[in-house]
Amino acid sequence: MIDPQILRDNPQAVRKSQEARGASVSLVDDAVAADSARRSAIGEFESLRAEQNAFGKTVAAAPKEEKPALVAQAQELSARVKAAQQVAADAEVEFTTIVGSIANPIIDGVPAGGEEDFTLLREVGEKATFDFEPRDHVEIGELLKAIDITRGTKVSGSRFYFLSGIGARLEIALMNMALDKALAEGFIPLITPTLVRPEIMAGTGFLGEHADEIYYLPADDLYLTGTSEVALAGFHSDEILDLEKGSLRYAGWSTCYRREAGSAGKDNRGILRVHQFNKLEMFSYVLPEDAEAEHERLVAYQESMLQACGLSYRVIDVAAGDLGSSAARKFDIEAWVPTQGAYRELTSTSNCTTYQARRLDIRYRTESGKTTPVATLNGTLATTRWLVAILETHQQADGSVRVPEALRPYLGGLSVLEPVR
RNA sequence: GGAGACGUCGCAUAGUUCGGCCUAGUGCACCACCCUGCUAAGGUGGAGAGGGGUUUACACUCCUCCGUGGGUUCAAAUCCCACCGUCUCCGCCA
Repeated sequence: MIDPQILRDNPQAVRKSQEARGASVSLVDDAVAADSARRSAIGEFESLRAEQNAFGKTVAAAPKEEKPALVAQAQELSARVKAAQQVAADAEVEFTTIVGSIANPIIDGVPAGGEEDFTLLREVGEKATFDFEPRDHVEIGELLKAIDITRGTKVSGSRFYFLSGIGARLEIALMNMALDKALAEGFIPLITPTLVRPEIMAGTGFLGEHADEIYYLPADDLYLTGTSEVALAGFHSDEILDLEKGSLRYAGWSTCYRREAGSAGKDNRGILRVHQFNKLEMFSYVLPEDAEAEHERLVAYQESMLQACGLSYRVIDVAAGDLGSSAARKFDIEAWVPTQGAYRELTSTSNCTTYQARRLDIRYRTESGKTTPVATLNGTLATTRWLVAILETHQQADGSVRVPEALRPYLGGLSVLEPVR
């Protein structure tokens, strides 16, 4: 939900943002109209209601013999109040619907356009080269008996897998390394629910454009989350936070579930795109004026993790049309995947400014004591998908895989993953 | 899954019998000032959330909110219905 105030003060800024996203510009004018319609309807209703309240006291205080006549008048008044209330309620719904469908105004500097129009911010690390024919992660996973896709498919269908042996250990090691990183930076660890109520799912903005990506359990009216961001954002919903002692930062670990409905045929091989994976997610609640600095901080943490894993990557400023409706800016980090000869997304971090918080009703107190929405940001610190880049980047001719130094302590000191015969 | 009890403005509670002086009282905690005088007590005042109007702002004013959503009524914290949640007991249990 955008700030209704900027609709009144600066609708042009919202129009520009909608245009950069390739979204509807006329929606902004509809919203402005709906806002003024709503406000005049509210005024109408409230003055009638005030009249009714005052009249009610007269009725209550009147002597018995005068009551019937007064009640008759009150009935007439009541009918008018009811009608005005209905008009106001309808106007409110209309306003909320229109305003709710306007995306978060992008931050200056975000490139306009779609998926291909991102801005490349930097490329870091050397792309791995091999003096042998490199194997892809599926093949390596089989040699190491680390990834069992055949059995995953047998048990649960396509896009499912087992991590086994060293594969399972590697994922836990990665998650632990990420958790230690988060702890060192002052994040509070949380293990979050992965089933959430509809209002939380809607509040985080996932029921909009991502609706068909989400698993839903009709018998219980619950949604399976595709990221712990949902629970982390819902964690403080309907609360007034104390940010005087600093930002609130959480590191949420959870399994994530995605239907991948729109991606049939895409990334079919391996574990690059799956229905279920694990993720450690950072989530920050900060003062609105600190949001952009926090965003830079989250990217820095992500980069330090990728560097610790010895990966080559690039950081991109995602184009407006490729942002979710809640994000005002998003940085993706894509790691180089040798056998694909391409960069693939390993992390994503979004600055949702006050958009998400306004919808979830998460506020703080300003110096004057007024409440106003906080800013929220989220970003990946590690996911199962990283195994793809790690295995492929550090593979050796004999099928073994060198373990990045930073990861070794989490694997009992193991420095090389050897094929299992 | 079954039965019962309950849900009030930070916390604790009054109010629900029998709808209308509830514009929701009180205590604790909180803030300002006063008095006292020394890690305290007392006094006075202030202080919830959301939204309109009017304001540069302060202030003022109106409406809404008693778990949520409906309903009955001229009028609902109070009556009715549904839902959500908490607690107690029973049942079941990876």
